Amino acid sequence: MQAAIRLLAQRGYRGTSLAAVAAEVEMSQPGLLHHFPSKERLLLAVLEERDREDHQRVAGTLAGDGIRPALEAVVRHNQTARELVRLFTVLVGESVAEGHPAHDYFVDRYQRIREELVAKLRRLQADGEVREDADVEALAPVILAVMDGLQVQWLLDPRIDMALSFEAFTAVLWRQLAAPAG
Amino acid sequence: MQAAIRLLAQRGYRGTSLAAVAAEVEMSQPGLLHHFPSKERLLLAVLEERDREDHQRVAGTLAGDGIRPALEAVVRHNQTARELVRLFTVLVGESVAEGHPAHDYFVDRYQRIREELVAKLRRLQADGEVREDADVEALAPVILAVMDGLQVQWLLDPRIDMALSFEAFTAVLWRQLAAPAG
DNA sequence: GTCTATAGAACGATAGAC
DNA sequence: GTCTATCGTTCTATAGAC
Repeated sequence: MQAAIRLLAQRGYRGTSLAAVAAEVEMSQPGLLHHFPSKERLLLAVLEERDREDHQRVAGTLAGDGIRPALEAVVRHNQTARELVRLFTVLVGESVAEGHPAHDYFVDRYQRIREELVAKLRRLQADGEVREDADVEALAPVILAVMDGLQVQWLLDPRIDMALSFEAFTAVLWRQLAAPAG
Repeated sequence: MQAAIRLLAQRGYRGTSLAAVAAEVEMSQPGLLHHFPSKERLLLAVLEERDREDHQRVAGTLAGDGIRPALEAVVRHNQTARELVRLFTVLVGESVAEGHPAHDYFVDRYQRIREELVAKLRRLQADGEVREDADVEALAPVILAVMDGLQVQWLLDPRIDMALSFEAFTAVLWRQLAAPAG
């Protein structure tokens, strides 16, 4: 499974062969297909595995600190996990094509995360920590977009400082969200 | 070439066969390879073609209006060009892997666009339209990230309103950039 | 400039022995 | 549970006729 993650991150789903994954764990290709009934199921197993681990890690920070520190912590953590970031970036790009095995997975994933983010921002509005007239439905996709987009640029050029840029963004955004009026 | 764009956008580089492109223009696959010496060269030809057209279109808006209206116009235009947006999103995702035929192309492309954006923001600082203490080096990647990241979400779910979200972002950013102090 | 034919390799998946 | 063998397909690219 670790081997599959590494190879999928390097070459994507279409560029990764079952034989290559099998070789990485010193097994034959039919041997690998004994544990996963098809290449597509292997991909989905990898995605679910990653989601489970990530969700556990993030949930802790989110409960303890606020939403902004939690988001910044995710970006800082991602900067130490280049391989996993590449895994998701490569697979999301591929899956934008309809009919891709992970298409529905990512559609659901983004929708879920956006809804969670909107719900959290709404709660801050109710608590008076965020201005009532802030358009949280429009801004939630922006927050996710910044995280994803910075990952692309960072993968293409490691000199990009994701955490620095993201915190410049959150500073601008939160100063706005918390401002008293127009 | 139009056929190549359509298929590359739908299936990416690895998922697109020369035979499929050839069939789209009712030609044999070796016939296609008469015009492009290899599949890789076909990909690069498509990218250069797209870049040339896009650059012309954007240059006009950028010269006439300011930088913010130009950026917003690009996003609005992209929302009417789903196929081209998908082309770049799919190929960028794939090219994040080293050794991909378009890897160097996108590395150079992002670096160039970031530099242009930083230069333009610096000029606004010199003109007193943007605060001197704004960290334009950190914010330039954020602006590109928002555009790219919104495209991904929009491709996965067409109900996402890229223009609306992007303008919510620029509104927040510019109110900050133009603010008199602290 | 376009074709047919084909080389040469890689792929996912299955069959069946052990 | 892991293997060897192999089927059937698909792919890029080349050779060579017209």
